[in-house]
Amino acid sequence: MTEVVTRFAPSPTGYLHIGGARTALFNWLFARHMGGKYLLRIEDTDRERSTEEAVEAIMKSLKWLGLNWDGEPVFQSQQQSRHAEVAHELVKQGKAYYCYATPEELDAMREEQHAQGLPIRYDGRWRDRDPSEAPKDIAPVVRIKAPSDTEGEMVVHDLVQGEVHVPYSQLDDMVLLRGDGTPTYMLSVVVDDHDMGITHIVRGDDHLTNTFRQRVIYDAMGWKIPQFAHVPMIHGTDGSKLSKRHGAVSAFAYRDMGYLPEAMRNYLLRLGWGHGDTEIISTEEAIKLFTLEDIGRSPSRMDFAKLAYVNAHYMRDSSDDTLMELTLPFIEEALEHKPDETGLARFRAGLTDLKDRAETLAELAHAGLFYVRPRPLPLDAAAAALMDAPAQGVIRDIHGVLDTVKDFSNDNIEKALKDYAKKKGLKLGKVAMPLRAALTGTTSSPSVFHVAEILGREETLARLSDIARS
RNA sequence: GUCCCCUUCGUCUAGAGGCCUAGGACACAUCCCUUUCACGGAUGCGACACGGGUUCGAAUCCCGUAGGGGACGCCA
Repeated sequence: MTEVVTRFAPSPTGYLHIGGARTALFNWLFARHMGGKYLLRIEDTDRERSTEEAVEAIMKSLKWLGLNWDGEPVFQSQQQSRHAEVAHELVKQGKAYYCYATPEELDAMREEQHAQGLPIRYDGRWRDRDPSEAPKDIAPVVRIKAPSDTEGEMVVHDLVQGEVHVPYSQLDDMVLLRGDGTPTYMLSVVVDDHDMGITHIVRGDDHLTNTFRQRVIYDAMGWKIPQFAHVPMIHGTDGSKLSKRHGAVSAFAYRDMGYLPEAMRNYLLRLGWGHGDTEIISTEEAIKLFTLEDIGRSPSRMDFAKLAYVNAHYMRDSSDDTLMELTLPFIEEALEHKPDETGLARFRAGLTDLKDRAETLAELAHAGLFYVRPRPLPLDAAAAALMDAPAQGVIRDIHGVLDTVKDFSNDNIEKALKDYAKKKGLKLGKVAMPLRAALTGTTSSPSVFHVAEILGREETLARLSDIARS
């Protein structure tokens, strides 16, 4: 058995789309599962729309997702002479021919077919004409001869879609080489996949019908046909094709919102692929379990709530050190300046409590922002509303109480405040909430006792004083 | 217009003729835990697109219908 080789082949006309990310993931997982190779090919033959920035963005996105490719990326534009060579070889063998029809002529032909309700196909008008009839002033294209047996059908065994049959009558003599001698996409893909030794083509199912056209080229060249797996596309929450109005489409958007690559991998894997009831699947596990046959055949919709849930899982799963490093940029962004060392140390100390109340790194940064914010802390609306006269009194009282706590630890602080509440006949909430407001500026946070411990006596008392004065 | 693909809870899915009064997860609701918010635990809500067959028996097989998606370029 030969080694499995897969490829991801984006055209660099923009950022990496989330659907593309999943296609890349499936290619990567399958190659890793089979102990094979996963290659990257940049399909930049459209010189008008391809940009250097897009190439950069796609590569950076793939790296962020941890989908590193084997070897050097192949740039399709650099293989053009090889593609042309194949086309000329086919002409020589009589399997392709020159067509002198003008674009205007073809437009007219299609219009006519449309009007008559016929399939829109090139009618082969130059297929059997003698070259001597060729007009001198037209640069011809090269067309491949589709099967002339119009009765039969072509069958493709797709690992995801199963057996797909298409009547030969649906195929026409497609263009291999343009008038200017450059290869078309259909030709380039087939030649590159062959030359790169691709054994399994895993791509979006918008290419399913292209497969039949590409088969004609494989057959003409006598090349071995690779295995195909056409994976359904990802749709937006409303079931229509995913677009900008659905929110995040680019892989970078997810990075910037604070999603973890491992969470993206898990979520994207489960979107359209299942393994029993298992939901949380680590990348190592996924490599062991992944099969192309288990990819679903129906398109899936993005579910941001589930992504958030999966992300929350992986955040809790991360070590505090890793998480701190990942969260730092989000803290800086939320704070709008660099936090000081003390604040950062406090944030780090509070991370264990913080991390199970955030679903993204951005939320995590916000949840712990009170650790790094300089005094005096602004109160949010709910916290301000809570600061009524009795609460103000509690603040003044507990300033005194906490001042006398010798070892400023969670347990001692808790005991002191519980004693105070009991003495005053107050429910603990009546004491803890004002304290929380003073220390965090909000009405929700991890244990206030622990927050106080992390802030330390001096900072805790200072924040209480800030409130008492206002 | 022609051809191809798809259709199980709101969403992602399990399900390969009897294990299905259809399972899990997210979301939602209620309760428990609790100093708040979360986390965690428990319970609930909720689907085989529709219509015909085949069969003792169908979510699973067959045929239609409807709806959705895709392809039909000298774009990729």
